[in-house]
Amino acid sequence: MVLDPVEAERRLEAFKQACKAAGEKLTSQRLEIFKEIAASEEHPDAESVYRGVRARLPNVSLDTVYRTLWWLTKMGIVTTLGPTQDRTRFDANLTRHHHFVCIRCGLTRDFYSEELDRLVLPESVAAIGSIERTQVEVKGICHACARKEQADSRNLDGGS
Amino acid sequence: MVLDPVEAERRLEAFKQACKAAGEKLTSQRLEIFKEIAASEEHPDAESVYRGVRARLPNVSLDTVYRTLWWLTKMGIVTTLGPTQDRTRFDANLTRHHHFVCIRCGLTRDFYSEELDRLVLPESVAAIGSIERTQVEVKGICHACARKEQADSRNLDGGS
DNA sequence: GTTTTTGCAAAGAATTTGCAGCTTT
DNA sequence: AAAGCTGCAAATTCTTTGCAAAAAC
Repeated sequence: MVLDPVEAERRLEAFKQACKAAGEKLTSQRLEIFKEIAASEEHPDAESVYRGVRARLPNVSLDTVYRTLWWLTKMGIVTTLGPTQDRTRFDANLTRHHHFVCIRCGLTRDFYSEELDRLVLPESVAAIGSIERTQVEVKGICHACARKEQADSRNLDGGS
Repeated sequence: MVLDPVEAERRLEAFKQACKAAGEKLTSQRLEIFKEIAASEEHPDAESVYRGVRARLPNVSLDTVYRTLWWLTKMGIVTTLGPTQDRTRFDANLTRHHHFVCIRCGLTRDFYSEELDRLVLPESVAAIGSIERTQVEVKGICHACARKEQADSRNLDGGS
């Protein structure tokens, strides 16, 4: 699926701004890697990005792709799909439920809501495929991680 | 988080029934591995399950845990969190959107809905942590995979 | 008894890291 | 020029697989 060029350009500009604002270096690799994901709605994995970028930068290495992808994630410019950045996790809760996922530590907690169980999906979804189940995924920061970050920032301030 | 013992027992029975119905063997390893995930709402990864099961079956091997976990998934008794069972995927779509994920091939397609953008979460969520963003995750089978499965089952029928 | 599953160990993927040289600011 | 990034290759980490022994039906 190809993206609207205007939107793609907008994303690219936002990216450059973000780099400058954060004082991060803007290399050709970073630019191409970003363009590769920004120009698509396919949510590629590292390997696919690598293949795509190689077409224009034949010398990029896979590790640079990995490093850049995580760097982009840290910058808040891309996100990862799913709850964690690593291992597969399993769910034996067969009753209807929804997930809260901590974007720091990966903690995943179920929550329940009859209202959310009754969501009505737009018709465009049926055009993609048959629907098996639907759930709401809330990403945020759990209390434990929030406390830890507050403590850390106090330490950096030097207790002013 | 510990689960209500009554619910845990109910899950256990459903599991045994499912095994019998499918003509699958019920080994002590499978039982303990299932109990390990069913008794928790923590959505553990393979390594955690392994550690937990070892307390009661000191000889289980990690590979059995992996095999059993995927077997349970195939049986429809557990699910995996996130879109795919493998690599991390990245998302550069910063505009508000939702996901359709094909449980067969992993295809992930964005879709949009102003109504879903305005979801009201239950208050219980705020008790878990601060909310960063919310999106709906629809799991189903994409048209391409549906076609393929239909073709496969026709072949098995022997063209009756 | 037969068929399947398990455990072991080794293989295979996916992802990360150390270090010297090159690019960006 | 200084600092930070990249590429290479090697190291880790996570997950899967082949095969003989063991367990379930």
